[in-house]
Amino acid sequence: MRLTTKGRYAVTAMLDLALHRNQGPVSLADIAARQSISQSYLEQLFSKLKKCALVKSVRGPGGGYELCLAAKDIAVVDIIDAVDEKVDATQCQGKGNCHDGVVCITHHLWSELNEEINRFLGSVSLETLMSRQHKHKDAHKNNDRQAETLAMLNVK
Amino acid sequence: MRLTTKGRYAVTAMLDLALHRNQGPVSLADIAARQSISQSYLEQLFSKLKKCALVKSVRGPGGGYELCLAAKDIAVVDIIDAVDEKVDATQCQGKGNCHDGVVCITHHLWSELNEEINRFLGSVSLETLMSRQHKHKDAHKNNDRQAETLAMLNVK
DNA sequence: TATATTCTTGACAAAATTACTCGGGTTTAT
DNA sequence: ATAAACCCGAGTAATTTTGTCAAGAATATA
Repeated sequence: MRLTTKGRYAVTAMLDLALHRNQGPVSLADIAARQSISQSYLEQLFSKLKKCALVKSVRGPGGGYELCLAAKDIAVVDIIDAVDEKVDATQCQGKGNCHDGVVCITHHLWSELNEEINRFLGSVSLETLMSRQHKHKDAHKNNDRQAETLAMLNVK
Repeated sequence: MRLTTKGRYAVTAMLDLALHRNQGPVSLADIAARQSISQSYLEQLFSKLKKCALVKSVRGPGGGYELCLAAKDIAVVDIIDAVDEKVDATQCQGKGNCHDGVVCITHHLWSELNEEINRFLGSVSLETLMSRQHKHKDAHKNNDRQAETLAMLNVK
């Protein structure tokens, strides 16, 4: 899992999908317009989301994408994992950095951080985000703090 | 804060410093050799660590770097913040993505994730890592899981 | 059937970032 | 004086991100 704009775009698009699911299939053109994301870029993302069975597609006029599962059954971590493909990290194995144990300890640190992030992002579903969206409507505050957040996570 | 190799290098180097602090100043050449990190790259990192008053330098032969504080008073988050300078994120402000509230909700999500990560990395000090290092000595297991962790965090 | 809409796919490219290298300097113990 | 070490800024190669572009396939509708 990586934390980049790609993942943010994917979560935003999936949330858009969830919020408009009563209107039938949602086209990428609509999402692109509403969320200010390049449609071609969305196509790439949804190709991966479809491969991971998070969305299904309907072709032809009036078509678009729909969620495969209920909003409460799709966690944020699932979305991010789907678009940010995992790579094989060959830190300890290939280069043999763990010769004196020191590096391995920092690895353990990152491992725990990994678990923390997964636990948190696994605890938030699309439904969670939807209910918050309702609750916080017309409450556009704390933007500064949110901006700092994005900077922190290298999300542009 | 960003989570990249730079931060991992910095934490590893600082831990190396802490583990050898009884030998007087530790030279970057030593750290570079022990941890397999480019010395020139370490120079850049330590320049920032010094600016943030995490380490102090001793010039001349026999010189090197020392921790400014006790190992228990240096948290991992301090180290990562020191080397990965914050940028001004202009997500909500400049582009006006928050027009319909949807994007703002995902921002709130990232904000909470931010807090989770900060809380965790703030709870781990160099002393914590040192004691674990001692505890786990000669127990080089779970490398697979650790490798996956690094991949997740985009740490190469 | 013709047409427009929409998904599908792959190749390519610009931009940004990371992870360094390099070449000099300055300080200081011996 | 010399060498060991920190100091500093410019440049650069590699990688990743973030797209663009073009062509094609499926399908609802007229």
